[in-house]
Amino acid sequence: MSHTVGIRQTQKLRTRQTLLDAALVLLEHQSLSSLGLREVTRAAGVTPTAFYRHFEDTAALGVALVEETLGSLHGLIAAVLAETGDSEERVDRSVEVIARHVGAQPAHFRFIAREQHGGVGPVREAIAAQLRGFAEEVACALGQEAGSAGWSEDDLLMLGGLYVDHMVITTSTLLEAGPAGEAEVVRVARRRLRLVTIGRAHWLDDA
Amino acid sequence: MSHTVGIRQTQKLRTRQTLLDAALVLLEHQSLSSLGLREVTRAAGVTPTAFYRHFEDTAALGVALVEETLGSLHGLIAAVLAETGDSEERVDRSVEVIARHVGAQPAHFRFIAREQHGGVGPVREAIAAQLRGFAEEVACALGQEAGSAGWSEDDLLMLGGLYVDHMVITTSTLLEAGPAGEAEVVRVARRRLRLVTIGRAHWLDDA
DNA sequence: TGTACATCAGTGAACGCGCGTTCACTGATGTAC
DNA sequence: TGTACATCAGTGAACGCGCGTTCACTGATGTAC
Repeated sequence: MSHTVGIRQTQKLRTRQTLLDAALVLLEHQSLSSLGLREVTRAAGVTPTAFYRHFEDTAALGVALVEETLGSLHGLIAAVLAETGDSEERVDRSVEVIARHVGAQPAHFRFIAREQHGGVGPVREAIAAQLRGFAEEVACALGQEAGSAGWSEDDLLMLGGLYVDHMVITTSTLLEAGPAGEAEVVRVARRRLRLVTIGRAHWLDDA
Repeated sequence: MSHTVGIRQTQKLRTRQTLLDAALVLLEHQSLSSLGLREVTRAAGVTPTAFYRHFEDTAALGVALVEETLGSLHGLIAAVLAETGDSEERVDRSVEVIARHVGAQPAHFRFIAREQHGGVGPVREAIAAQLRGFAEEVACALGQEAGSAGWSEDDLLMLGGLYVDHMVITTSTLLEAGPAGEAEVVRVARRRLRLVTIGRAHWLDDA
């Protein structure tokens, strides 16, 4: 009667997570479209057939990885937007949070950068949908700031998209730079964002 | 004695180009790391072993495709930079040239967008090197404009990189949007670039 | 110009290998009474 | 609580298939005299 989690379901979820983790490690040096089902199960320590109990194919596993990765960043960015009001502070804090998060989960973000325009349709679409959601959320947060008075919804969405696209560029640049080049990448990213912020401040005057 | 091209070499180059063209078609719906050597030769109408007369492996073919694609765009952008002086006009003309070029050679640019962060190291590096060259060239052209008086070399390079990264984003967005969404993508890209241009105009005042 | 030899782009058969997927199975977990 | 049956996550053998690479080859092109 008691509807606790159930040993069976717990174990199943554990295996599922093992498959996701194993895949992520393998995806650091290859793209999803060349990732083999047997390769994943071998690394995870289960038989190839066990894979089908969790995912239809490797594309479905990829979609699950997208949700795992961007779902967590979503929460962090939303927190920054909620905590900060001033736009200059937001920029600095956002870049900082992203840099730390990417540094903590590099494999996840290498995967996103790699598959954003990769060869697997469903994964591309899942990433695009998540990023679109980000842009809308950022646009909404920007709209509540004093500096955005007089901005059309369309312009806010353009600006939100600009910030999000830069977030993605920054993450993949961070990964390519490695730990040694991190400081330099963050420095350039900050200056780029400041230029955007300045453009934003004069948008209505000059437009 | 006469050192004309030679029938043999002409034919060899023709076969090489056939392989490149066939690969490009196949790469519209998959990424390089999952592209098979046999798949390419089958599409090109030669035997699998003939492949080795031209490329060591599919990664080498990918590097050749990078050069083919970005070499041609390089020339076009350089021409725009040379012909135009005013920054507002440059932005519009550049976006226009890129949109037309991507529209004319969509497969080439889909390939670049896909492999920029893809699973094949040598190809990633070749793309990165080409884009770095672009950024430097753009920075150099910007430095010669009146509006760039007082800008440090470092800031110019930051700005050049910003423009180039936006070029890449725009091309891949154009491809995902398809012909129907092209006008909307170009519209948003123009506004994004205008925001950057406005930021640029006030960079020294506000910094 | 003609001849005899060298080069080498492309051929076709053969190889061993790992792949994705199927199937009937096992045995621990869950459920009904 | 105990028993009898149902569920189902993971197993292990088997399959047909296309892959990358090797090798000796052919015959048109190039070269030397």
